[in-house]
Amino acid sequence: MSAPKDRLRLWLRLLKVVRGIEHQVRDNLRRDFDTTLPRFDVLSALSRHPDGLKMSQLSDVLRVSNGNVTGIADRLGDEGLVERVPVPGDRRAMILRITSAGQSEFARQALAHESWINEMLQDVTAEDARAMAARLTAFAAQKEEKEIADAQ
Amino acid sequence: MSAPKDRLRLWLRLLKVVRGIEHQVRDNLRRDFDTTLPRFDVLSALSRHPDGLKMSQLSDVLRVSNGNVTGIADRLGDEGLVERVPVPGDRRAMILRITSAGQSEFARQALAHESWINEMLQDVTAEDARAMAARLTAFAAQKEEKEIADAQ
DNA sequence: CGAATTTACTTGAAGTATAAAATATATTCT
DNA sequence: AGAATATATTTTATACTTCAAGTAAATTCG
Repeated sequence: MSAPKDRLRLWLRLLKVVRGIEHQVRDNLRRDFDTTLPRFDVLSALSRHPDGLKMSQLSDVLRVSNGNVTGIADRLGDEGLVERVPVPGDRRAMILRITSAGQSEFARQALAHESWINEMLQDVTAEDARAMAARLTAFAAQKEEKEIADAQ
Repeated sequence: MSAPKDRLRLWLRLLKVVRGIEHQVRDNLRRDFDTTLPRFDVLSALSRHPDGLKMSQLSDVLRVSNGNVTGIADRLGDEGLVERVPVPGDRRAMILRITSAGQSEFARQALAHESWINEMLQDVTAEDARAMAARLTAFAAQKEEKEIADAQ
């Protein structure tokens, strides 16, 4: 069997497994917290940056479009989970910051999320998990090196 | 480090890598074929079933909702890449079938797709690819066993 | 046979996604 | 300072996604 076919097969497997888990996470988020994965992702990113992120930084981090972030921030804002803060010295920009209500809501969600993942991956031993994560990290690092090289 | 944290870390890595590749595939499909991943997925499924699939079978295979398939089939149909065929003996059902135009269009797309994946995964050796794919297959198989057990 | 239920698909509403255009503000350069 | 350019965000148009409701047809069962 040729290497290209082996790589394609790996990719299709990866996609299938990841989509399956993702699907389950979406269902659980809806069922237990009446929320969605994109909203969870935004709260997750903001909780790691308590001073907030500019809209454009957030769309960079999440790798989604600017317009997309606008809509999600609007709805999370309506629910008081995030707030827009003007940037002193730049009236174009807005910083999106998680509120304390958002933090406590996200804390609950993150705890449940970790346990869902732990259950779904319970047949992966801690050692295997570390090994695979390391391999993926190496892969991602190689990719970034290439991107930097391409940009020059 | 605890096993749950290791598993969470693995999941976040997996998600990041898969999303990155998926993103690239979407961009390439748009740039080179003016199409989208869901449309590609539909053509792919139909090309593996030349006699066609009922709408409900297709949404099962792709694991998306019924309503979703309706819209994609409509648009692919407008472009002559697929066609709806009535099912003799069941006037509720419709079979969606790839047309010959659809087949030749998909052949071009699939060829490009395979080479994109091969390039993106070029640092994964054929042996590694086979090993990881086998591990993922085992994991998916375990999951299915559980689902069957749960259903009983 | 006929009513109730199930099945197959479409439609509609709300959210999410992109790219591209529009708006507003900053920065750069002469 | 003023014009051109760049940056930050929102808006718009289109597509994809789900769930829930609706329509039509088939099946089950009294």
